[in-house]
Amino acid sequence: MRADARRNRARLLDIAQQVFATEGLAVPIDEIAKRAGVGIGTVYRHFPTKEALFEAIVLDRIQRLTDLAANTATGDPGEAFFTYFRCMIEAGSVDKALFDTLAVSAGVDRDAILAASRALLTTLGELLTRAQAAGAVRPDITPADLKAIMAGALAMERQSGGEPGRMIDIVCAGLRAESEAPTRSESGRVTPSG
Amino acid sequence: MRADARRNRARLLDIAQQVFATEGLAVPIDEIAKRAGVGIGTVYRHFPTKEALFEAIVLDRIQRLTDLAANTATGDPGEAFFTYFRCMIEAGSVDKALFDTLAVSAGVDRDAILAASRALLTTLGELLTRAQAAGAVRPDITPADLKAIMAGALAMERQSGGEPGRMIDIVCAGLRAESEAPTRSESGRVTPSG
Amino acid sequence: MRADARRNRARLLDIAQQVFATEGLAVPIDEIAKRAGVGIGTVYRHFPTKEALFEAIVLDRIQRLTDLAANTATGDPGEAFFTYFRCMIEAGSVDKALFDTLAVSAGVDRDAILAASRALLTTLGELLTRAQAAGAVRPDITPADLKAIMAGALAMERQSGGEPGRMIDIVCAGLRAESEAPTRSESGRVTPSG
Amino acid sequence: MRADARRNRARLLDIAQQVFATEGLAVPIDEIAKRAGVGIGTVYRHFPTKEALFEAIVLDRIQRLTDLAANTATGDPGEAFFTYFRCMIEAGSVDKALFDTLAVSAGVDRDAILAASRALLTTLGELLTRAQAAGAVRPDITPADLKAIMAGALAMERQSGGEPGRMIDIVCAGLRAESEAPTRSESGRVTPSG
DNA sequence: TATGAATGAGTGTTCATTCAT
DNA sequence: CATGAATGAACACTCATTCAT
Repeated sequence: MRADARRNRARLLDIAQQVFATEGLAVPIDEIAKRAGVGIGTVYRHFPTKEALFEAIVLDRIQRLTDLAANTATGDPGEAFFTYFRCMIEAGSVDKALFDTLAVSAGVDRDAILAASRALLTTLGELLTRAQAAGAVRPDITPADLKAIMAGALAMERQSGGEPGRMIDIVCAGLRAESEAPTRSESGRVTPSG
Repeated sequence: MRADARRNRARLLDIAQQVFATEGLAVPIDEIAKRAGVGIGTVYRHFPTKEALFEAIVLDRIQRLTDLAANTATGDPGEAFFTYFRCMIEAGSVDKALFDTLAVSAGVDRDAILAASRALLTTLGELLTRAQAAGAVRPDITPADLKAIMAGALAMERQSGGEPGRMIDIVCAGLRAESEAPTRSESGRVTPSG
Repeated sequence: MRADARRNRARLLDIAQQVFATEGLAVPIDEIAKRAGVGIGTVYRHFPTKEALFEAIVLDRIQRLTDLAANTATGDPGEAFFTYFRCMIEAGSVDKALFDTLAVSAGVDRDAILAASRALLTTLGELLTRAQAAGAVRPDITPADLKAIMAGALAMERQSGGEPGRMIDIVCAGLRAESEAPTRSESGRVTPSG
Repeated sequence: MRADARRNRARLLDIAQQVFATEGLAVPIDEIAKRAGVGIGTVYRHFPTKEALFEAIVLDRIQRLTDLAANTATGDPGEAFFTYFRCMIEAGSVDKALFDTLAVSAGVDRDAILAASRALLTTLGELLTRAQAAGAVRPDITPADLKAIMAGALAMERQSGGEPGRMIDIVCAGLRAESEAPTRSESGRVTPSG
């Protein structure tokens, strides 16, 4: 691949990343091309469809997060887990596209992303298991829960206009806490269709 | 209003509710009309724009939730708060449209919805304050935090494929817990743009 | 026909007349119905299509003008013709719908209108012939020209923001004038497509 | 701009010119595109809205006429004015769109068109003033009257099925004539609403 | 290889007309 | 008879994608 082609590809990923993160997936490809200073054709040379571009972005993000997870090694297993959890949420909370991916558009089924996603959750699951072994996280949480928990924490941070991190604190507290017999009401449900 | 018109309007709200909740806002109006068994024109007779239809749905949901909140009266303030919190999340977790409203498309600015939203949060805020006075909820949570917390809990429930309510438990535990000095790392951040 | 039905029909003609005259033919039937204070169905009971409503209006106008022409009897033939010509243009110049009919939408082909139109032009033609016999109008004008001349005078009056009647004066002067050998250029044409 | 793009744009202007001139502004954009042999999108690439397309046509026409006016230089001021007047009307009389603009849809308010229109009337006004100074046109006509007079002459020519130019003769004669005290009747008016 | 012109299916919305109440 | 709810063809416009230059 020629040097300028590689540069274009990187620049496109970068710009599209920002634009999608800020304004969501509805932004037209023409806009991405214009902001990146290239022609529409160039976008399609590097990414065969708009979805492919978006998936490339997501893949990139997931891989960064995985790398971070792998490198998060502290003496204390609990601290390792919570530190990493915090970093991920803080990273995602300013990124509408990543958020959409994790929390909303559960419809991205590309193999590469699924594999990367699994790898991320595996790594994260190890941090979790070790933290649980050390008694820092309540034992009934499973690695499979992590995706949902992350999505929720992300949503909290995005919604919260207040100081960053406060919402994460609440979730972390919930993860740490002893599992009590919850107050559960089976009556008075609201059914969605009324 | 004529009987059939009222029937059509109700049916449209219902169908659109389901369709938007399941497949998101991208579904064409034609599709809504077809599934409701009416012509396109009928949709537009009742709701002047697609956005108006969506807003009518949201308004309907918020008002139901507010009614529920007002009627949630138990002896124990903590139980009242948590019971209601649970109900709301469970109601919303099967509703993509409501979720979108609360969590994602923060862009619905119509007065009626803002007013209804404020009313809901006011009612909920009262439940919260009483629960805090009774020592059932950690004191540093403010009524303004509730929206974000709800959005997060909703996201968790939506993502979680497991037994309903487990994710809510985690959040509730986090709300109950003593606020500890959190494990906070200022290093090792992941910046969104890499 | 019941009294209220007759009243509704008359009222509809009146309102539609005004609305079309003021705002042109693009106004929806719903609007006409609303302004007339009746339901849409009532409009369609009296006039089977929108075009039929419009044609009824035009017919009404043409007949009024014909009646006026028939009653315009003065001693002097020239005065009779010019007086009537003036009246017609002044009437039409404040009526966008009539103007559209005569000047623009030459596409109204209904028999009743054609007949009425012919009758009007016949009557007018007689005034013209008599005026020409009296030497008050140049002899090369034919009754068939009258429609075009009227349309032109109407257009002038509509466009002219100035004092009413001045444009009519110019046309009348042109009708009175001796036909001179006109200054005619066969070169320097502008072709429409450039 | 690429060669094929320029060709397409020119062809579109040409076709739309003809179609609008023949059938009026109600023709759908799809039809224009089909007749021009291009896709709908191509129309919108060159003209962002239907109105913009129409305005481009009108602008084109006005500029042609202005160029013609500027180049109309004859020794005799009266001949210059009448020659040009004739040319303009003959050009416009086969053009429904231009006619609509000048005579009917006075609602085109775009700056470019207003400016071009003013330029045209200025040039024409100079021809008029010179012709009046030479005694070839009656003195009470003002440059501001010209638009209405042109619109009227256009309407006459459009309506007249006979030999081209006869209607123009009448108007020219009216412009030339001494202003006499007109035969004026203040009685016997026809009011528009009957 | 990069460009951006061309394409056309798809979408929200309007409005003349029909018909159940 | 009057009403206005229902209908759906028609239209302006968008945007992902292809392909000539």
